[in-house]
Amino acid sequence: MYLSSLTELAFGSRLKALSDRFYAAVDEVYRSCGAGIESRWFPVMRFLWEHGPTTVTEMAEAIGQTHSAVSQLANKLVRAGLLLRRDDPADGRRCLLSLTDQGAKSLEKLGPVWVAIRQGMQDSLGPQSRLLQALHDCEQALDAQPLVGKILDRHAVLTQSRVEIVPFEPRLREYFYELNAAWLKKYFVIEPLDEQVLRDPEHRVLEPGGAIFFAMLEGEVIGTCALLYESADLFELSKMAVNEAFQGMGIGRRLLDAAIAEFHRRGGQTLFLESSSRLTPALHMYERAGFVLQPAVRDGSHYQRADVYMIYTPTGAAAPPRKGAGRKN
Amino acid sequence: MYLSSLTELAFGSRLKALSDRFYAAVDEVYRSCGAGIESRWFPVMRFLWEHGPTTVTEMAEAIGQTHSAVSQLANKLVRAGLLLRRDDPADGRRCLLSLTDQGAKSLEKLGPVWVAIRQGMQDSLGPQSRLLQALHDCEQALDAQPLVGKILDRHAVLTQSRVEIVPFEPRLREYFYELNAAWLKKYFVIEPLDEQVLRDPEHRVLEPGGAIFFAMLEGEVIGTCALLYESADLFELSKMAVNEAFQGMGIGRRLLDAAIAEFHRRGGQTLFLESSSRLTPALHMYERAGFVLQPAVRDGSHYQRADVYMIYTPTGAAAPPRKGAGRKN
DNA sequence: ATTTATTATGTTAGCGCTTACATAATTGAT
DNA sequence: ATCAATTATGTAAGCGCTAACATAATAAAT
Repeated sequence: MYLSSLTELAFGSRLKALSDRFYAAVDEVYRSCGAGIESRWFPVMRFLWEHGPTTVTEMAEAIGQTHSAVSQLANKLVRAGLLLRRDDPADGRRCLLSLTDQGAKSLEKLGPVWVAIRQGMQDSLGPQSRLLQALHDCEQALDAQPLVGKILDRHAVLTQSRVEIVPFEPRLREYFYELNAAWLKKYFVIEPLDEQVLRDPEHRVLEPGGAIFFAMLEGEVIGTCALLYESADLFELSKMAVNEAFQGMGIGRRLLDAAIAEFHRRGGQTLFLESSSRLTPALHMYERAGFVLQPAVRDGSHYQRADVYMIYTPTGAAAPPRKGAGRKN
Repeated sequence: MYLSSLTELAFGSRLKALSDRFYAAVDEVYRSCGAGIESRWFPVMRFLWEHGPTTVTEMAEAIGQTHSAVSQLANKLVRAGLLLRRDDPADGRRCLLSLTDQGAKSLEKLGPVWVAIRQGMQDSLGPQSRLLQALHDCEQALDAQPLVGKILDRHAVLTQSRVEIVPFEPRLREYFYELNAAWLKKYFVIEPLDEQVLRDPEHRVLEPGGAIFFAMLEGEVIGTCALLYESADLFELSKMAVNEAFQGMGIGRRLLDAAIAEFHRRGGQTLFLESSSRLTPALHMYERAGFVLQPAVRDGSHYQRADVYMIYTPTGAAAPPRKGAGRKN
């Protein structure tokens, strides 16, 4: 499912969806047992059952909703004959909610259904009710420290500190490997040529006349990219990688700009890249930077995964279709 | 929070509440960053950003909502200038959604915000994103096997097999202790007198002229209760316990009825009990069975926790207030 | 004792989503 | 080629909830 891939970012949506699934399931169970109540009524009715007459506000606090919600639900339940509303003799503002005999009787019949729900849900909640436990911890964490504050703090740190693009240094060599290995392993496999280039960038990239750049944030290496020398006027853009946690911040674009600048500085005429149609966000970025999609992959492509071939030229003109190109797919 | 105490039964409500908290928090973050978008727009916009133009139905499937929801949201986003709607040239029914330049630009600025959200939420999700992991497992479990079926299966088993009430047997001795220890430890503490009676029911309950009953379901011991001899016509109801998973099924009432029947059989005139005002559901059950709340606790009460004193008499008449009673609290 | 806050509740409008229906375009069967 | 099924979408009504307001009763301050 797509939402899972967004992890923390679409968390609310997933919780909502799961909540709806549970409500719907329990409603169906109630219906097919002829229980005569709905899942959303449960917290109010059960609370009354356990605690006896309760005011609207007390109830709202107990079940974590607004007094409006309780008031409206109470009206509905009164209409259904399950609830009783009467004025509190001690305080004219308050009104006491309580179960009617019919309401109490409905609940009493429900015991086995609840047990069945409990037992039936055990599987879904994981061993030792892991989801329940995690949910509880999460609620506690949010109560203890407001989420908004934490997020804004992180945001302030992230935006105040600037991302810098720096050229290759030997002490950063391992990051060139690690950052690229991460996405290669995630989407494809590390091919032998990858291994050679990534393990020995000095001999494979720099000495032939190429360049490597790193993106740094607060001293942390969060991205890299390489410009490979093919011939005096032909270069290849390759080994672009940004740490997953920092994707979407425009860091890839910064690295790309640095590589293109270096390509110009060295008097290149054509800059090409090979990529995969599965890496859509990256492809869009290349397009926006001026790369033009070619109708067919390059002859003698370096990599198994390559099914996309793009070219950038200083003039901005699209490179002419190559011999034998033009066929679809 | 009350809902936590309902564990599996109010699970949907808690998920919904948590979902709303996350939506609200992220919305506030977006507002204070001047992002110009809302949290609920995120899945649609992000999907378009990653995948390019998409039809309404594709989108609905990807983000797990109805096509109506997508259609309506799309209208809103078009009005906000973030989305573009155009007819699919290949299929007149379809319509392609895509980001406007402004929409794409809004998202690109958001990179750091998303990273901040990710990092800020780490705490709330527990070590190794435990909540996220548990959520994923739960979704999988529900996909694999429909919850309704599981619950109804359990329900069928529970209702077909009858609960039986049986008298004391030595092989059940340990359950008398375990079932009572559970609620004593949960709400109060195990007092010395509890320990003596529960550990040695033969000498402390049966030999003096009392009785003990167990509730059995499918060979499993799920509840117990004791009738204690005080004098020829005075008995005490005590040590009533039902396994938490089977509460609310009327098992307490079955045990109580058995004990009252035995009380009659032995020619008792007065049956009293001591309980705590914290055990509201139990108190209601006693009332429904004919016990009458006394205005003050018994002189020389056996237990620290006792602040409720109730009496049952065969005639059903309320026992007369005792000497010194009648004062409030 | 009078005024001012606070508290408890009901009411209205609105949001996000669903269900149910309507409509149009496309595909498939004969 | 024709007509029925399927598919893609939009729209209306409704549900559950919230926010914002209105109102009445109570508590607190002077």
